[in-house]
Amino acid sequence: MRTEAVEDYLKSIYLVESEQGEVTTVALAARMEVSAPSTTGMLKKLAELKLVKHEPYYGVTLTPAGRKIALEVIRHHRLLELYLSEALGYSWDKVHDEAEKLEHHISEEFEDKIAALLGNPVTDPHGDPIPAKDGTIPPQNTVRLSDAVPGETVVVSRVAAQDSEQLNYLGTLGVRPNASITLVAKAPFDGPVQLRIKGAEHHVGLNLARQIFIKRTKTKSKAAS
Amino acid sequence: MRTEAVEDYLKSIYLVESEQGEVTTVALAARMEVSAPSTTGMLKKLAELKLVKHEPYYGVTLTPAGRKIALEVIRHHRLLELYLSEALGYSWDKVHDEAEKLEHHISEEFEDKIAALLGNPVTDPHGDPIPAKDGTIPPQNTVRLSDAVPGETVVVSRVAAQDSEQLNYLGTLGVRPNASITLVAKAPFDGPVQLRIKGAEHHVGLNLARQIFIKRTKTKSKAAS
DNA sequence: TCATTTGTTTAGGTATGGCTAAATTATTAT
DNA sequence: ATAATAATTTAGCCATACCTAAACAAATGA
Repeated sequence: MRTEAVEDYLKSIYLVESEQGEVTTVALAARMEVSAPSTTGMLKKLAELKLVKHEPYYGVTLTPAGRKIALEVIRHHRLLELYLSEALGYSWDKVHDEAEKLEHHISEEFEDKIAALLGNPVTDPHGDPIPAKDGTIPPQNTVRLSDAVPGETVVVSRVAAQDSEQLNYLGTLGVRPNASITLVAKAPFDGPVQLRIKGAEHHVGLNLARQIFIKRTKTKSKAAS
Repeated sequence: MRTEAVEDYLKSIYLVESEQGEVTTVALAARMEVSAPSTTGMLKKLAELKLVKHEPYYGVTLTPAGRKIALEVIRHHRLLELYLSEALGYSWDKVHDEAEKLEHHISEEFEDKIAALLGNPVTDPHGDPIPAKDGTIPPQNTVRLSDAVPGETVVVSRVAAQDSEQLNYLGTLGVRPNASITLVAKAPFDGPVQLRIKGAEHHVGLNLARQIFIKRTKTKSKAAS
């Protein structure tokens, strides 16, 4: 059965795999905010449903059927985030929680209607790619702001911070997708980074900077040679 | 706990009471599409939560707390119906099912935003009144089309048909809130009614006609005397 | 190598919200 | 008034999805 819990686990498996490369029981349990035994139990169930392959004591991987569901849910989530932002005027630090609840309950008609209204968008308000209906995902090809070089001017591609307060803070700094940022300096010993955004300078902690993904201004390395 | 099931039961209790005056276990079970014992079980639970008063073997009534929740859910439902219709272009025979799922999952912020966007409306696409946030409901003061007098020209106030196909059919006839209808004739022996809508005549079965609520064209009986 | 730590699973239990079958209460008809 | 019928509740059971405590497996360090 495709219950809400099943959808949530599949989505989390997909996301943990994207971020960490492998999906352990504990990592999944942490993401789901659930105990490890609960996760084991659900993994057994998902394996019976042929939605994941579960090698006990090793990791989990999604089957094609499982990946399909995960991507559908993620598509719902990100379309909803954008819709809430564009059509209802939600601030970008509020869209996640609302989308998290609605993603399991909208029909395909609803999905199609908001996608059409939004002009079949490919990214959500945080810059996360929206999977297409056929399961394709636009490639990212981005780098963490923390890995940029001082002096470099870059364009924000994605803000991966989850926390509402962090997002709100970054929003006030002007850090949002498509914003242009100059990395002025990086303090040593994993210190903060110094940014210039629209003329104003800010110091941002490394953990936050790592959550900001950027595109280098194009034809840099090649053209400069 | 305010679970989805709790909300659904409270809503159904409210609606059955509006329509039938009293709420029996069997009527409620039928409305919920659930067995009678399941209903008994839930009523016990709702009584413990102080949301209903349940006299075993007699009926159920909502407490103020229960009525408050019921009205909140109904407000969500009807606001969503109107929003789906107005903002997303849903046809009126599709809005119910979608709203039925979403009504439990939207936040108060979502509710407020769509209400504001719609201009704080007082009726949904079927003409059902939308409870205000304070629990007030605009008075109805309507009559069934089946009770109108031949020759009378009336305005449709509410179309209470639930079924998608019935709604779709009535839509094609032009029977929708605010439409003007002349009752041409009523066949005897509970036969169909003959209607004129925008010049075209139609014969509508009595059961369907009973689902159409109308307002008499104003100052009729008084002004005529 | 062996012991400890860490990760994972098993065992056993809880709450929610359904179900059927059987018992009970109320209503209706004779 | 009593018997039959209809409505309602009780008893006992199922699935989902969570939990803690305990057992077990794998990785790590002495």
